[in-house]
Amino acid sequence: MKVASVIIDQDAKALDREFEYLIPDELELKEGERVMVPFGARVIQGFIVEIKDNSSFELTKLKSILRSVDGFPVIKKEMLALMKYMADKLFLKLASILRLFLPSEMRTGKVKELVERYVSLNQDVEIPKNAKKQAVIVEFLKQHGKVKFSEVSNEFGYAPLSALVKKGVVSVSYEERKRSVEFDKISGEKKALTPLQQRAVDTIKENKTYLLHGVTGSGKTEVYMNLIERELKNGKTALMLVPEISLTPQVLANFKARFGEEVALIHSGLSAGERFDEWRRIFFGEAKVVVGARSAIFTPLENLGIIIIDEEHEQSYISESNPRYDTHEIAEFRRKYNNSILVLGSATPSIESYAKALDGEYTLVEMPVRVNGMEMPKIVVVDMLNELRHGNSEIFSIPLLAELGSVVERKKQAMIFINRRGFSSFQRCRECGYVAKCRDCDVSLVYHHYENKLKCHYCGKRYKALDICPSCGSRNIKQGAIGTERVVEELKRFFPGVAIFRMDNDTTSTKGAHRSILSQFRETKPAILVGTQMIAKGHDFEDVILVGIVDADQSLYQSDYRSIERTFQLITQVSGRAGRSKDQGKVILQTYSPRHYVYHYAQNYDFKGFFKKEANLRKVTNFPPYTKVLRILFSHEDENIVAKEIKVCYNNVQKVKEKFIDDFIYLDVMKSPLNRIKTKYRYQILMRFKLAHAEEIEKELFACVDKKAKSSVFFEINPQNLS
DNA sequence: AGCACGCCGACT
DNA sequence: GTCGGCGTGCTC
Repeated sequence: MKVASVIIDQDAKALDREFEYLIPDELELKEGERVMVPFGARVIQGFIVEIKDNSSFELTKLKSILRSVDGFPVIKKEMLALMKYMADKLFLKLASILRLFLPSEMRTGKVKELVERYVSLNQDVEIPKNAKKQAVIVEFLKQHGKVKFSEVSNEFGYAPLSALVKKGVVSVSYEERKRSVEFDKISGEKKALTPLQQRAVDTIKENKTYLLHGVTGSGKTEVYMNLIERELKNGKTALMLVPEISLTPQVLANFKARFGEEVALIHSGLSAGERFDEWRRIFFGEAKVVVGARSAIFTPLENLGIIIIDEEHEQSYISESNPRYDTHEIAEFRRKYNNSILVLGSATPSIESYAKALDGEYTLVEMPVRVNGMEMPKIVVVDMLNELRHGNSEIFSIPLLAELGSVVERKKQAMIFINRRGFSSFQRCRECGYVAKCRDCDVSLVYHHYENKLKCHYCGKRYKALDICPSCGSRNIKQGAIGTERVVEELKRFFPGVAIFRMDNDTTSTKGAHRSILSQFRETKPAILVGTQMIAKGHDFEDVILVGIVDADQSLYQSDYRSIERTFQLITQVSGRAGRSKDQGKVILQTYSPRHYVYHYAQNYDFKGFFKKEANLRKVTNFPPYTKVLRILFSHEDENIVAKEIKVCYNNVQKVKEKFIDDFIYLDVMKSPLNRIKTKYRYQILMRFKLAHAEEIEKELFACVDKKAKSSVFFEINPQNLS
């Protein structure tokens, strides 16, 4: 009898291994199949990851698999290999990896295929003379063939129809209906490629990784479309990833228009049922092009010809919540497995990717010119300290107000970018310095003016806004740094009567809100759109001639080695929004550190200069991409347990450090800056080491964690933030 | 994760 | 005496 290695579908450390089962002779099971197995006292779901002839376990103690869930392997061979790769490299639980490969709807079993009932004529027999309605139905079916059950029963009545079914005159069949995904209808006309675009398309053809560095407006999307088209012609499939934030209706419509039914769209706006249907269309090979956000990298496309990661520098490609993974790494695996092409595209590549391109690990393809030949908008850097010295303590500088005034006068549009939602960052007592904090998380609460509530941005809990300081009783409460809401309020004061729209996490949480804000803005002139990151992406508004960046420094002074890089990317991207009109656009960038080099390079749109400077800084200060930063995070409700357990781990890590003493640059253990999130205490081991033996070191680090530890343990390589 | 087993306190 | 608290340990 055959033996199957099964991974139990439970996200628990103790179960994170293979369990063996006998395959009964009457069951024909394959690797990758979902099965029900007896486990302890219950019956639960698992995945067959391997089928073998013998067992490492006592044969007499093996239980038998009960049944298959789907009747076919839902996890394809490539994904099984990917699972092993991820488990090996990323310190993730096997079950949590497998869950990434299936739409969550399949696990909960809540969403089923939409099945519709049809009726058709089975045998032509004599209908009794008194059954007039039955005769009508028979006649109707004679003419129309197969018709929906509901249609017939609504038209002619349920009773006569079911009588016919009972007699066997009419037969019933079930057919599955796919929920159709809604999209804007536009024409899919192909634009002629510029010589530069054509050159890019011709260059990108091998089983390699290409970094496509094209300035904003250089027409990267058209290049992607042509590449995809070529792969389809060769009988291959294509996967294109886009940051969630730029999966706008327009982008989706573009792809639908170009590739029609062959394209499947995966984005957060889909309902559970829609997502499930799209997944199945991909699984069974009906969809040949997939456009989606990060998680779409796991879609089971076969015969993959090309993978495209647009805006490759976006941090959203690195999953921050569990399971943590970097999309680039997964894409690299799939590229090699499928012998396909991988394209990373960006106007502002990440330092890491660009360094790889210069090293020859990636092939660099450049598109340095805009399609329409227009110049990038002029960026004016305004020194806010100077404003202060001249008696202006407002949020807006004199130049920004003047430009806004001119926009209003000319009935044009402006965008104001501010990287923080809410009204202000926090409320603080001016007398005693008290700041309201979340009871479950170790963070200050953010004041939301509209609801007049304090919100925790980590766990979402709401609290009453402060009017009296709970610590000293003073009524002198002050707002901290400003957010989108506050900017809107201020703008209303300066420009009464002018339409002002706000777009951030709070105003776009309902389905379709995103789209409706944008279309309202598009139709209103003059108008000002205030927003977070969300407005920085791919919206082309002809009449936007001004972009204001209220506090550019906000992303600059985060204690994170990537904050400067992020600031550069953000400025370049936001500025691109003012560059779509016929008049040259303008960008007003407000900062308290106008002499910082990031502003100098951003102002001149000098990516290469910036890269050189920044890469050099990383090299001399020993930061990625020239080293690796690794954090091991422990969390548990009981602070004593976390502290004790991380100590044990830290002692082991120190032995690894001694072994690789020349590689280690830094190692320490500490409370996390956010010591408590959602009632759990957090401690971390932080380290930095050279790349030479990185893989060996990581392997040994995995072994430092006691499998029996009660705390949740996370490994993060080059984490985006260390809070 | 979830369930059984087991070893102590407070009850009909 | 027993019912049930949840700490500990196991699940092929």
